[in-house]
Amino acid sequence: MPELPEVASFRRFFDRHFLQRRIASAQARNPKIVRGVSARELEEALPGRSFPGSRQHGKYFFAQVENSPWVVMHFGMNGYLESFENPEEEPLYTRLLIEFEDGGFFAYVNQRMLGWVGLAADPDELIAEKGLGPDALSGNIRLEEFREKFAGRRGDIKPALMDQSIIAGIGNIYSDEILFQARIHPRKKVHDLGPQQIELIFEKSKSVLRTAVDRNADTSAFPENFLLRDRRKGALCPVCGNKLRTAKVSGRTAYFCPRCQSE
DNA sequence: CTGGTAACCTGGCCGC
DNA sequence: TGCGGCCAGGTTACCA
Repeated sequence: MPELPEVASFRRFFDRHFLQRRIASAQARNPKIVRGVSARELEEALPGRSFPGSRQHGKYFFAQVENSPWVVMHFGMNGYLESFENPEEEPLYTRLLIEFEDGGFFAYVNQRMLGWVGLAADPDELIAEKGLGPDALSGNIRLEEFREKFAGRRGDIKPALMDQSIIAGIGNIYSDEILFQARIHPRKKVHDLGPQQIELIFEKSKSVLRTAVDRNADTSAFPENFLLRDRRKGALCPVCGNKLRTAKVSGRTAYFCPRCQSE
């Protein structure tokens, strides 16, 4: 689930529920979820402090901590955040549990353990270390830069869109929507794209993600002409009614409309 | 350098 | 009902 729009909704959720509440304790329910620092280090960095703010960069989320490094979270394939009031409500697969002095709880939940949490003195430093490109919605990306990053690429357009070092935040799902809205086949070679097509992809990247963020990543609230409203085997194209098809593109399953996105 | 692949984990689902 | 095999929205080490 967690690509840029989902992480944006997690951030919204985090800000609404957890800002300014004093932390009583933190516990890594599964220490393996903690990366870069020891579980103990993370647990000891939080008690007595609160979260004054938060940040997002692509698929990464940062929770600011008073007088302490930020808590970094990556959600992997299926992580999410939860808020609850009673211990018995703790979600299955809670990996990081935080209790506040008011008695409420924060949970970072991640069934498959593909995500991780850690500490970062400076989010920008971590972003640089990971080699992430500009956040897809930050407004910092320029068309020229986008073009340059694509120039000289040999492969298909879909994995290029998902390359976090070019633009951060687009994954398998939203790359399908962007290419569908741009009417471009996922296997189209980057070097076969004309300047207008590159520009179209650039614009659609922003508009698709903006729309998804505005609707809180709730696919049922997406516009009628969005593929993501019904992205599954056997579904029909929301524009022309053709049956959607799938293709393996660099190891991932791409959904597309063979008529709207001819090869 | 580039791009493709397998591995990391833990389930859910489908078909036999 | 049971079980094997495949698939899942991410990242990354490794190989060609």
